[in-house]
Amino acid sequence: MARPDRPARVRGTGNHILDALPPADLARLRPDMEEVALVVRDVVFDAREIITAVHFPVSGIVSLVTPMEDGSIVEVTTVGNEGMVGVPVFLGAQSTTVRAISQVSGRALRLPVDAFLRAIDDHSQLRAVVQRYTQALFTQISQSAGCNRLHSNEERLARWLLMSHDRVGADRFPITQEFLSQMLGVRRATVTVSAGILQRAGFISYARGQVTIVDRKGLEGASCECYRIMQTELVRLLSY
Amino acid sequence: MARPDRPARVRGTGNHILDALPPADLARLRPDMEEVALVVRDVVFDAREIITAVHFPVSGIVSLVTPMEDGSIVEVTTVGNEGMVGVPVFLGAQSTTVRAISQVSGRALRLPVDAFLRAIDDHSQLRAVVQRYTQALFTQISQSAGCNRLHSNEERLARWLLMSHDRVGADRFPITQEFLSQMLGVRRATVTVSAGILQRAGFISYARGQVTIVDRKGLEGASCECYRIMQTELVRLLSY
DNA sequence: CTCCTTCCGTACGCTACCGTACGCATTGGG
DNA sequence: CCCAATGCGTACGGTAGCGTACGGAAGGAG
Repeated sequence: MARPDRPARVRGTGNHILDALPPADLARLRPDMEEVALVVRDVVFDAREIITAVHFPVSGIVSLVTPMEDGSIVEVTTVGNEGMVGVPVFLGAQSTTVRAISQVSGRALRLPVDAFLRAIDDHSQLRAVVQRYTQALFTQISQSAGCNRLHSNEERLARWLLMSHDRVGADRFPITQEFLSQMLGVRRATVTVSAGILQRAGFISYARGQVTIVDRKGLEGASCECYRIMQTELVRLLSY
Repeated sequence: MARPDRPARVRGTGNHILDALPPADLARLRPDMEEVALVVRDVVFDAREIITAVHFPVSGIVSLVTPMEDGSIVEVTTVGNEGMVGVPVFLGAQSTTVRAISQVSGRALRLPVDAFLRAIDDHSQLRAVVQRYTQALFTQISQSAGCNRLHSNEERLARWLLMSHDRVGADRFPITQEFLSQMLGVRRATVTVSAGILQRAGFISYARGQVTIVDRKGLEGASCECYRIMQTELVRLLSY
């Protein structure tokens, strides 16, 4: 299972959803969009908070997490430049129960909700693509739900690293074990142990908040099937 | 957190989505719909299989589960007469990675995919309601993903019983511990232990595949917050 | 250069749940 | 009426990950 090719950006925004639009449609959206920076730990929207804009990442990673009453959180899926942050708006909701938090710093195109909803009405192509991305998100979250229950910490860590690798498009990216532990819903110390195993196996190297993917194939072998399933379904649904 | 009132059916099908439609819209759908029985263990649709019809349950429970390569499964959410089985079709997909399996026998109205898609195009009200149900499903699955990771077997069992209680509309319903163990992603013996605790606490009684909800309030106290969150969000989104 | 913060490695007792297995009670079919 | 199948209770050793804690190394700020 190879990671999706990352074609040279001959044109476009860098976000796969936007770049799937006819150039004329995209041009009409442009005036309403603003490019913003998403700095690590930024909360794009919080649970039960009115969502004012949707975001199309062009770089970096945003995590969708379920916050619990005791303050703990668990990631349900990640969004990179393949997707969109704010799908609940597409489904007619003003808020949701999940939090969207920037996990790896990057940039995104911000589109206010009213402009987005108008665009959805006007551009059938955009509607179709977002619809299929929504379905991909469904797959990812459903698979996560099972994965969280059945698979070991080490497998899930490998999966997380692979998904992030796909989305950041670089072999080295910043992520602390403390953050990772929150995403995976385990102790920080457990991440240290699992990451140590992957590191000693020669798949990754870890140092002071920077992880480097050394042997991607090896990492794929260490991951559970869930990575492959999510990735395959994403490519299948978004092969515009 | 009271369970939603179950108003006497003065009219309608018994399925909340269909009954939220203007009578004229529903009347036009009727010729295309067929009432079918869903017997326990029936697979309504399987992972990676073309979905040929959507189903609107009027009684019984359908579970959406994520099947893993080793044959194990985990429930990601349940669907009763508040919802619809086949949301991926609404999102433009022909298949998905989850399996829909009947968990408590009942009846459903079956609508072929092409008729459903036509209806979605023609009836904006149906589109709006299904859209919001889709959002509710999102909430449920996301919450499940976190719950599966963070909460104890006993809490999750209580949550499952409460959700099912809401959907079957009866204090007593059939469910074996073997099935429950698959839904919760644990051993059958673990279910026995947890169910035993709930039983000795006087919240439920269990005998040969029949569970009886004895003390609903007590069960709510034994459940994690996830039941309340899912239920609140469902009511909020579907309070037509 | 020093101090303080961040980040990571490790350790230890503990708990929940696992895999497996056995036995018993109830139920339905021949 | 008997037997097989189904469903549940229980037991026991094993283990993954927990809560907590301590220490050390790297880096940034003054």
